[in-house]
Amino acid sequence: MKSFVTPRILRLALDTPLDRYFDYRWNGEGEQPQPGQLALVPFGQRKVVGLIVDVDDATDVPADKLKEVIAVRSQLAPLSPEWLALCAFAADYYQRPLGEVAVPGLPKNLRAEKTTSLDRALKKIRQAERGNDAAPHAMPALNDAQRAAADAIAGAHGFAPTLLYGVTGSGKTEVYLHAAAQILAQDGQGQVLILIPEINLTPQLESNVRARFPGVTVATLHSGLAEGERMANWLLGHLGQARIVLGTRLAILASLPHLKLLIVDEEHDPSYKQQEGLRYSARDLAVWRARQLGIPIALGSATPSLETWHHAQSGRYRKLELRERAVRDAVLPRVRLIDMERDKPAEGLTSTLVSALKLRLERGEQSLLFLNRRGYAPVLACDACGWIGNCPRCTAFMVLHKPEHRMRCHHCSLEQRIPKYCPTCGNIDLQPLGRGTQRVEEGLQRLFPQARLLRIDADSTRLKGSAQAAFEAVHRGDVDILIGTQMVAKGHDFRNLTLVGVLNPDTALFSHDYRASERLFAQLMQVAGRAGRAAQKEGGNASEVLIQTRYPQHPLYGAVMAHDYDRFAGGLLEERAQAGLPPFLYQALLRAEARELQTALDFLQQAAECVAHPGITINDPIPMTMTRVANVDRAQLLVESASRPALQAFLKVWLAALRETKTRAKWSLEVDPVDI
DNA sequence: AGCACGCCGACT
DNA sequence: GTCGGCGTGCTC
Repeated sequence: MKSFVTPRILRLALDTPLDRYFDYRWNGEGEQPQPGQLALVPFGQRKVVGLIVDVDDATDVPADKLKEVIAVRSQLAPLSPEWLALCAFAADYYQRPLGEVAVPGLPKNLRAEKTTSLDRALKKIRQAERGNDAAPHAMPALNDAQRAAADAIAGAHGFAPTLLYGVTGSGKTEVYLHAAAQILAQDGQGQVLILIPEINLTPQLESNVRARFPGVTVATLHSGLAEGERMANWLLGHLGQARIVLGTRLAILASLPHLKLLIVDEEHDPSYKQQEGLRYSARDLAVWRARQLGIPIALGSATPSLETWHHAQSGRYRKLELRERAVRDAVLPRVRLIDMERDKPAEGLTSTLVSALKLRLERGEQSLLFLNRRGYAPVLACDACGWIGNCPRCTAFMVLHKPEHRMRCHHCSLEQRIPKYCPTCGNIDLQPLGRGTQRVEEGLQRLFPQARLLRIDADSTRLKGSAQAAFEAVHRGDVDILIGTQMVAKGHDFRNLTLVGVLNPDTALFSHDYRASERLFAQLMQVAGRAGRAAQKEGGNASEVLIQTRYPQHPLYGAVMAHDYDRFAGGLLEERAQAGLPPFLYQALLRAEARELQTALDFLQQAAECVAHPGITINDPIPMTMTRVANVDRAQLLVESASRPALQAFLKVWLAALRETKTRAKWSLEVDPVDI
């Protein structure tokens, strides 16, 4: 009988790049530790908290190396085998050690040496008697399509991935909430996880959800939370008290023992992809998690990612469509193109757009100008000698920020004073080229001195809470014209906004990144959706979207005008199939950086040759488009395969070989890279 | 990744 | 004379 043997060896996954587990002796006092629990152990010169993955009575580690466990966090219920399996899958798929996936996702206080804050948080939760009355209050009536969608999502048995495809304003959120209500009613313990792309959108949805489910504990998880709140919310999920969890991508790794429904809102959104460290896709992990648990998952979007669209077309995902805007009489905004070759812009604005703005001001309606470029001007140049203000540390221009009186590099954050004269020829007449949001704002001040302008971008909302305040000002009607970057494109529902102007979207049309047009389309549809969300007014003031372009014939704009994502996506998928690109091909990207570009390229060349690779295409190492950032040169190597399992198998062997390579370059691997 | 040890350059 | 640069070695 196993129970006669006292297990003495705990096998831990630790947050370190070393791809192995670490064994520790356990002195055997108290309850026996189990996999899924956390333990504090000595590691090198420090003490760290790791995850127990196994309990054994023997080890290969020599006795003189084996150290003793300091403490097991026995006050915390073990993380479930399903949660461990999710982390193990992510670790395996993204080629990282388990500890690097599982441990950093836990709240910091849980990983602290002292348990005071854990104990305090646990005590507080036990004291607070939380209601779990799942009866929702004041659920607005749904239209037929919404009702059918909510029933189909919540009524599914087992793993049922669903694409909820509906234009902005078609009421996808209501569908999520009704589906969630059904799940909560069906299962007295069931939990629902709702992922959203951005922190900015959490307060809005959170108050919505809390109002709708007054007796239900709702937890939020995003990177803006203070450590204490983070811990409290995480525990609510882990202990099963939170029945609804709202969060950004990091919430996909939350411990939710009774998870019964997953929702990924705006599933195409690039922010679901983590862009540093473990570069995971929260959307992809969500689908995996739903399959593992055998529960339904809804992926919502007006402009689904091509991956999701492809799955929906092939029948792997069920597609539910919401065709109508849910607000009665609200119509889709009319999209018009302004040919900038005919209507030459002044101050970046064509006369057509200026007239449209004037009309809104007269009517007391709001307008939004969308320009995805912050700062005053992206370049400062000297006409006399051709000097251009480059960043001394990056392959990039210094961006002119006029209100701050600075030149700023958007890649390494270097700041300089604005030069008064040309550093090479002494010319005092330096020219700002191009325009960003600040310059557009300045132009508007001259054109419409009486209008109330508000600029919303990363610079104007640097202070905590200022973004929220800015959006509230727009909602209150304190703003006539809003100028913003992509920050304003998402989620916010401005009732009195009837004009959206898009200033220079053309650059994305001819980008070398084949995903640029997909992103542009999504962005245009999304920003267009900010207009005309309220019911159409008497007198027929339909909302309007004006796009200034030099390429009015481009098919992308044709599809935007027709609100025809189907046709656009169909065309793109066909191109991708022919060109052999994702989603018909699987990719991984090896990046390397070093002080000398050659060091990075040499490493990649060596990597390209070090392992046999049948069925895998290894491309040539190339310097990245923006080669130098903060005085470090970067290069990359793309590997591709038509078979995901073949790619995965190759990566496993390859990474093992790369870890043995001696190089001065710093390198990392990204599976399913998004910008190449 | 951290963190320590270790051996050569410009400063209180 | 020391503070500190980053090379290299190790983590149960």
